[in-house]
Amino acid sequence: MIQELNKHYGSQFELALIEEINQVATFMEVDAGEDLIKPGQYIKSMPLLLDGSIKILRPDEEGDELLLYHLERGDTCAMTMTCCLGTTKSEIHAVTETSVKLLMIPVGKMEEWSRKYRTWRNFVMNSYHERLMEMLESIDNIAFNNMDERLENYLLDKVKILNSKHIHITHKEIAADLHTSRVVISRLLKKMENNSQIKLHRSFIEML
Amino acid sequence: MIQELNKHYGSQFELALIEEINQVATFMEVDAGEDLIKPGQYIKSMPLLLDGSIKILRPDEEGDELLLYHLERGDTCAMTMTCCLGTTKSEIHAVTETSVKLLMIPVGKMEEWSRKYRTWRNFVMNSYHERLMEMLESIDNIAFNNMDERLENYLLDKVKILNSKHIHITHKEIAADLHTSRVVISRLLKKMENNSQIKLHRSFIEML
DNA sequence: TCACTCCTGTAACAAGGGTTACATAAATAC
DNA sequence: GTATTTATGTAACCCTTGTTACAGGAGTGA
Repeated sequence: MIQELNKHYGSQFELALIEEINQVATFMEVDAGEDLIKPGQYIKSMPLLLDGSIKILRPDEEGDELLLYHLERGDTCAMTMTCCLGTTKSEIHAVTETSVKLLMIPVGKMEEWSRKYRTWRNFVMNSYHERLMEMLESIDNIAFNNMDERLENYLLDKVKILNSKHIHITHKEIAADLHTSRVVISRLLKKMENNSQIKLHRSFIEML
Repeated sequence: MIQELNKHYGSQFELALIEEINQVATFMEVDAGEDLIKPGQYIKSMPLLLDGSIKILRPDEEGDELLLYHLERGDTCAMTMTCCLGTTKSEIHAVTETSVKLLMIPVGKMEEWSRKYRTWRNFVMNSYHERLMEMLESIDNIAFNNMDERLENYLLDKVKILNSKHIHITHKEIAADLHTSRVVISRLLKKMENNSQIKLHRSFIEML
């Protein structure tokens, strides 16, 4: 675990902090497609993402959802941080997009490390900032783009996360993430195929 | 100034911090409708809002904007905080909604106070958390609500901020904040009037 | 093999919201 | 006063998106 820690955080955390993390953190490995945090759940520890990708979804009143952004290696969940501190319920839904490796930090350490380590304070601040920026991007996408542009961005994002031009996903799943209907997605994907941007197969999409 | 400080922050900041703020902060009073931060601008000091209301807007590529949320007394601008630290350009546009009183804190003090004062750390964390929550609310509104609901929420928000049922605003200004067209707003407002929710006048709206 | 479920394609239609155009009335400038 | 600008009301139209319905193909299980 200490190697993983050094690999992803060694450059930004001082040695003493790395050692403290190593002592108190719990290592976890989770398969793709698992729930990490459900909306309404109370949160008891804070995750540091070592490897893989997590998608953060916002539920509406009817139980449908909207994809907000992805967490990648080296990220942490800003929502979780204050939910931890304030013992409020989670406002979001976190699902593993790939298999992930993560460290769980006990809540109590957060304040202590904020006092002791400048690098930890910077890390927390940067995390908040990055999350705010991703929320802004998300708002841009929803408010300023049509569904065809949103779909295109979505697919490009998938390529980056999965590091492959073959995306194994159904139209229905895409529709759920973009908070629209399956028919709309099928229609737009067909248009992209006619436009030679992609090739459609059963349950997977090939980016060209 | 020290009275204002104590009034709004006395309960959450320790005395020594209040005194430090009093020593280094610059007091400012700004009229309604003024630009505080323009998109792309570099930010050199961090605002603490003592009184009044500030609206935070997100620009699109064409120069149109979308209202994200309001800052009220006791708030600070989370965007600004990290823009200060990271010396990045502002991603947002801040405009005074009413006349405001604010304190400008030199950037350099932020890190120092984060080290020294637990209450300051909590304040900064809470600010980030509140801003994330307001962004979420904003996303809910844009993604899950139709324009008529968004308009209704907008008007209710105005009532709260202005503390009056008489809203002095034109349809064009509302359209700009909601990133839609004047005709759409006029149409929906007329529907609300027929529905006895509001009464329309030239350049102002009466909530019933 | 047969039944069933899941995934995709497509048509037809409805609704929301954006656009253009024009008319009228109130405010302002001269 | 008149001319001009600004705010509003409204009609007609179109495009995007959402909805319903149905068909056929692919996979799965008995």
